[in-house]
Amino acid sequence: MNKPLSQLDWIQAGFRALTSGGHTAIKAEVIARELRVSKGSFYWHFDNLPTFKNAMIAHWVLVGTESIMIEVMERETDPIKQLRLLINTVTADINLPYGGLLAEAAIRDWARFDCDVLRSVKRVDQSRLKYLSKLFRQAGGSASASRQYANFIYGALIGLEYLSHEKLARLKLDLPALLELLLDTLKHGENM
Amino acid sequence: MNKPLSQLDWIQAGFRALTSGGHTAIKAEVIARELRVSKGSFYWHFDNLPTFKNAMIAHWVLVGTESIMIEVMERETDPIKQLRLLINTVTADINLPYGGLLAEAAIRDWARFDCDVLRSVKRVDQSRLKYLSKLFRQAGGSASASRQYANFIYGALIGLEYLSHEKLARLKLDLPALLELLLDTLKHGENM
DNA sequence: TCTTTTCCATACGGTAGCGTATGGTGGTGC
DNA sequence: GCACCACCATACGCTACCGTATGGAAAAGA
Repeated sequence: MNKPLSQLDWIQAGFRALTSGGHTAIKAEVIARELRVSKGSFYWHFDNLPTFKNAMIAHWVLVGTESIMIEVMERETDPIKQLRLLINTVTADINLPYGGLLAEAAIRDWARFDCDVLRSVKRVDQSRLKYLSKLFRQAGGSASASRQYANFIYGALIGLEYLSHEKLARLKLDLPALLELLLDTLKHGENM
Repeated sequence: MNKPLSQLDWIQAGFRALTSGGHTAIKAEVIARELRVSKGSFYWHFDNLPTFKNAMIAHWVLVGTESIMIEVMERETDPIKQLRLLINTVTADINLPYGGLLAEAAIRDWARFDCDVLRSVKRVDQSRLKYLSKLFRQAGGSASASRQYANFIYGALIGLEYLSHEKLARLKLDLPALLELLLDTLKHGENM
């Protein structure tokens, strides 16, 4: 007999289904087949599908939000270096299971049709934008410019992911370039 | 008896379903209910669902791509003014049925799970990026910078839409600001 | 008026997935 | 060795949707 499955095993399988088929692909019987078990197992670990989806989102909020920011803050102190490290880390980890942008895009789309998910995504976005904005502020930007630059960077990050499809190479090039452009503008005292 | 439905009626109803429920909400019986007819009507106008979806995409490519670019080119000749008009038009028409970004986001997500849709979206993206790039080039940018700035603007446009959710006001503010920033950078001779 | 065509309703069989009920099996405490 | 519990299989009824087959009404042609 194989090892018994845990809730986390199901959640990870749920993310595989999400990234490969969208949020409508999160189905008990389908995931059960992928895990080589019957759906009896699913309904033992979770009450129903909504409960399972909530668990997925809660897990993503925990893992996908804090981890990168904390790592960056621990490794660098200078705000500009933090910005560069952040961009590099994000563009490098682009196709990770649920740290990467594959799941990000799927979740973001999921949020358009599920209010609970939308709430969580908003919290995550606000948290990330606040952090980005803080870094620009520490790098010498005004309050409004910092907020705006954070929007540019974060917006371009999300947008380019949707555009790039499979040519992710361009994203790795463009996003750091945008960051340098914004930092230059900051240094030259425009838009303050 | 009411007026008989046309294929276009069905396609428009299809876009309403798409924007409100995602591409998996494009279902014959559901759309038929929304149109107060039976699905017998659907299967008279279209062979099956894939055929119907192809018709939707073909219609979007035709309407959602060419129309804005042509209008902008007709109303302005100066490249910088074209850029400004383009950004303003796009940010203004944001929640139109299938000129706006509501359907754009849904289609872009749809493309992640349907190769045919992906092909069409890529064509549209390339067409738009090429046009944007040409405008930056005419405004004095180098080939590489122009391509990159087009990516910034277009990426931020798509990305901010996904971020802004219902607060679209900020998008209207931020995107023109990014354009001016890029134009300034162009004028100062950086990144050339 | 009679036929043809257009457009839609109704009824059917088939599949996929949800949630439940119930039974089975391997390990664990005692 | 036995009861118990964690974990999973199986079987069932239910709903939503697909695609087809067939019939019917309404308008248009001739």
